[in-house]
Amino acid sequence: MDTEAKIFKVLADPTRLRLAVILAREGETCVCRLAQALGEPDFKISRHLGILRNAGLVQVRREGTWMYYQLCHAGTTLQQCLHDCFRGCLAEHEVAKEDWNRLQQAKC
Amino acid sequence: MDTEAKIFKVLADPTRLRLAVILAREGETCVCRLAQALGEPDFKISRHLGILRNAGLVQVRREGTWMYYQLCHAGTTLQQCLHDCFRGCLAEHEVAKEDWNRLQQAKC
DNA sequence: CCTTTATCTGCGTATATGTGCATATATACA
DNA sequence: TGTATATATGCACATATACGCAGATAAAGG
Repeated sequence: MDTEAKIFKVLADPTRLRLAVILAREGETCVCRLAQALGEPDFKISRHLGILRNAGLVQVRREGTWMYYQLCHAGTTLQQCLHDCFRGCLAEHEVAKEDWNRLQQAKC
Repeated sequence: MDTEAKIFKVLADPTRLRLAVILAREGETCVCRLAQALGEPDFKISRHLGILRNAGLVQVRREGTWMYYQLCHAGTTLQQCLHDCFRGCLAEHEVAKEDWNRLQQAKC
């Protein structure tokens, strides 16, 4: 059960949870837009994305200077459950809505 | 989103995850049977149950010397999602199955 | 080659977490 | 009152985590 606990641990941080919710709704997004959506410094977002990536929850694609992150395809039932959670109940959260609004207005 | 992150944090530990899965399947269970199911010392189980309780995920009822723990009713959509997770994909886990088998043979 | 923009990483610090051991509390029963 | 059983907790230790800042990459364009 260590593997599963580690997945929960990765999500046990508000910043990473907010990133996960955005990525679940928006799909591929670059770091600077994510930073604007959350209203947090780039380096903080980058570090948390690295943690999500290291855990296999997120994957990245380079395009010039930009790095585009997206959720990995849900391989396990647990991951499917969590993805539903991101798109479902967590997206309803007030903070998630604000993040979403800021994301729409964010420009690179 | 801090509240939600805290819930994930509470579940970000293999011992607590195993306890949650058992309680989701078995309902009210006393500490000594949980300890036997997980093959871990009583004081460790008790401490983790305290953390689950403190987070509002679990409630307790005293009956003589015994303390019977059970999952709290899922008040939020997130909690419902997690409960399904415990009973569904997590219960399929090899470790969870072994815990379950040991629980059946556990006597107080 | 130099500068700009986007992203990542090393470092020091403050704080939190899990664990085992010993001990404390609480209830039941002789 | 004394003992046994079931749970809980204080403590010390080792380890992990998030944060901000400064500096390092990396790619694009002049």
